Amino acid sequence: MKITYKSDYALKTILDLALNYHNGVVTLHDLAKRLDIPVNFLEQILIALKNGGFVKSRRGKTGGYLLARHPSQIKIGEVIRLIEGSIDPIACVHRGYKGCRDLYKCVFREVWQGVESATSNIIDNVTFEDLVNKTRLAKESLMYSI
Amino acid sequence: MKITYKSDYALKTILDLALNYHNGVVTLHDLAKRLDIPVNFLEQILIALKNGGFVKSRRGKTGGYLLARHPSQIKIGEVIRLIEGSIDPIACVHRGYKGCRDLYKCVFREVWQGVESATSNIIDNVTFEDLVNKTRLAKESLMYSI
DNA sequence: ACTATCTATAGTGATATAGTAGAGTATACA
DNA sequence: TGTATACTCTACTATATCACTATAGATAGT
Ligand code: FES
Ligand code: FES
Repeated sequence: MKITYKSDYALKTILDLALNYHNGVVTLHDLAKRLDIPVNFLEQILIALKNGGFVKSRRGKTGGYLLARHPSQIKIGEVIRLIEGSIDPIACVHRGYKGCRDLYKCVFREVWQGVESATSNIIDNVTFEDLVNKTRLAKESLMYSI
Repeated sequence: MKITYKSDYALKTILDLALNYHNGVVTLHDLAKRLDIPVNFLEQILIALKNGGFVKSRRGKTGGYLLARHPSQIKIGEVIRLIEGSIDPIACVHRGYKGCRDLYKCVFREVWQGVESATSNIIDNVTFEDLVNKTRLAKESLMYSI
């Protein structure tokens, strides 16, 4: 698995929307500014997240974006899979890798499958509710330390 | 972690040399032919493996390549790290990732670290001796099935 | 000397990444 | 009804990485 800027931005965007879950919509402009992401790039990411069923949008003057589901119902693995397409360390685990002529007899294959399932085990067990709580805890302990 | 052709080829090369551990040297040409890797490309990989201390070479007419260590002393993780440079799912786990301005407070960081250590746990526990045994077993069961 | 081998470095086409740019659509509200 | 403010969609581009390719040279055995 490789996390690109695109999926990094997507995850931070969902987290921001999760932190604002009870505050109505958040505009593209606000998200871009807070997360320091180029507006036009974030735009494309939000369309993908919308098509993936993670966010909803409201158009017009009072428009903006909001989560389509409760933060506890979104796992970071789902978002990564949508943006990155797959989780494999090597393309042949899933298919379409030319080097994999001898798939059925390649002794490395089960290593790659092991890596994939270990990775899934982690990213499919973290929800955005977990991350919201962690963020709030971090903010709190920061306040006490000042 | 992302396995490219280069590291895939490197691993298969080391495995081939491990299978021939008691047969003296293997030439670049033979390796390239058996593994179906472009000669000039494999050449570069072998230089890297040599500089990494995994293989040794003999020049001249009776030259070729051989393992620098016993197959039981080479873990696949070491080879991957040499060729790929790192194992991180995201560059910022290790350093030099621009998106990581807010490293110290990013709540995703420990997820990425978890993925990295789970991956290490797998690839640092498989030696080429293991793979040699697995290859021989597979070949054996294939013979019985015919 | 000759030839089979390894060594070293430069170049190249294809694809992916991380954006930019700009025209178009929908909605609230004055 | 007009217009400001938002979202939508498509096309383009610069840079880097990947997977080679090409070529000139060094070394060792016969
Ligand atoms: S060639 Fe596909 S797993 Fe080895
Ligand atoms: S920005 Fe580096 S771990 Fe999140």
